[in-house]
Amino acid sequence: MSASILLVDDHPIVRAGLRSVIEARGFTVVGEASTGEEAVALASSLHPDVVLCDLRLGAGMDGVDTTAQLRRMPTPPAVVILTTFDHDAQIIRAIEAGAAGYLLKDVDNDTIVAAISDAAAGALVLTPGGDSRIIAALRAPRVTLTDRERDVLMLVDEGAANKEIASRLFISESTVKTHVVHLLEKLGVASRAAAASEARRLGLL
Amino acid sequence: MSASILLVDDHPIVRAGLRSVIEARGFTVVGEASTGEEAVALASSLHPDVVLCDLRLGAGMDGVDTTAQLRRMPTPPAVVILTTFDHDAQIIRAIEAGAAGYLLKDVDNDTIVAAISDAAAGALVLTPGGDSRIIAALRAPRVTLTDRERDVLMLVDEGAANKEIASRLFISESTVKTHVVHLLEKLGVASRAAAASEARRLGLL
DNA sequence: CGCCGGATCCATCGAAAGATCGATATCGGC
DNA sequence: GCCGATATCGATCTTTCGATGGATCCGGCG
Repeated sequence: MSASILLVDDHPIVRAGLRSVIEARGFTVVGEASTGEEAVALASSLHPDVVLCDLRLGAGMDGVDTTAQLRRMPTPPAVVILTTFDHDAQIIRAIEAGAAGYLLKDVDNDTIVAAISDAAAGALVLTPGGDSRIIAALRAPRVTLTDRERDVLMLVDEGAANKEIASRLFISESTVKTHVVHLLEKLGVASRAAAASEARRLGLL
Repeated sequence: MSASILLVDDHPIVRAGLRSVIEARGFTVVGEASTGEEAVALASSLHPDVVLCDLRLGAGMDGVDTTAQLRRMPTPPAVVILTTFDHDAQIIRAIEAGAAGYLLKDVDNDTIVAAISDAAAGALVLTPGGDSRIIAALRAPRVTLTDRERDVLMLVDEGAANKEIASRLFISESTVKTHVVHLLEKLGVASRAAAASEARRLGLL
């Protein structure tokens, strides 16, 4: 059973690579899209069995939004997310949005094809060794910052000292320190330098 | 004149895409490498006319290092850098290391092929609209970090304390402080937290 | 109502960071 | 050989961080 596939990636080269690899294995690529909007439009007319979708799609809708819309269709395709970065927090959101799984772009070509077969059959797809990371991420207490903590975080990222943050937010330096401590706890880091880095990694900035 | 080409990218899919696009236009791909080390080894035995090299290559040598080594060969190939991020500071370093130019990965397939022709003919290659960015980058007060400063910067970004950085780099805490001071001066910031943020903004991390 | 958990606020104090002096050693180029 | 850039190390001093403990306010909830 040869599944029909729609490719979604903002890089023409990547689409060409996926197409050549997939078609060499006897699958059928029914279309290509470079944006999320285009992907949704094409999917509703082409009715692919599987959509291979990059997580980051330049401007406009990202892979998560695209997945959500695709899964709301009458006969939704299986969506497999492609991504370069393993630690991307968005992966979790994509799974929650209904993705059948995700693949790292540095995996072997055969793994990609195998993943398409699995996804077409309705199975969950995970990059080798990725399942444990998903579980860890789902288990990890979600990082939710209060409004005030977010205010402080942005200024910390600018490199502002506690005293400066205090005057800009019209609170005392002591209060700033408390917020910073809470930020460090929530982000699981030990210093403000790491906090800025970690927050960026988690997509909080 | 069909140029011989060596592909260097840590993602098999990208290599497959480049190969299919390039071979469809009558050029010859003589080899593929997934790391910089592999690229240098293959280039010295295959003597390609053009090397298409990704700027970021996972662990080990990056595109800049690889370019430098390739250009030191007896009959050096023309090196064209591929990159996802336009604002990447490394692009400048790659050009300095002897790259014939760079291409953004989101360019059209025809542009890639045209770039290969140009590079094989010894011409400078730039992504559309990229020349002005190069000029701007060269004109802007350059932030060039030494190797050691880069080492320290990476650990600062992790949130490591000076003492920890010292033990991990096998130097004294005093030396670490010296490097940190230089980093703050070069990056034009006042704290290590801001240094990490600024370095990321400039594409130095 | 009373209690509790959260968000926000504040004070104190030891540890770390950053500024400011200093110094020696190496390496490449003029 | 001299000079500039880099890398290394040391000492002192002031400022800032981060940890800890405690305070207030406020919106549920039994």
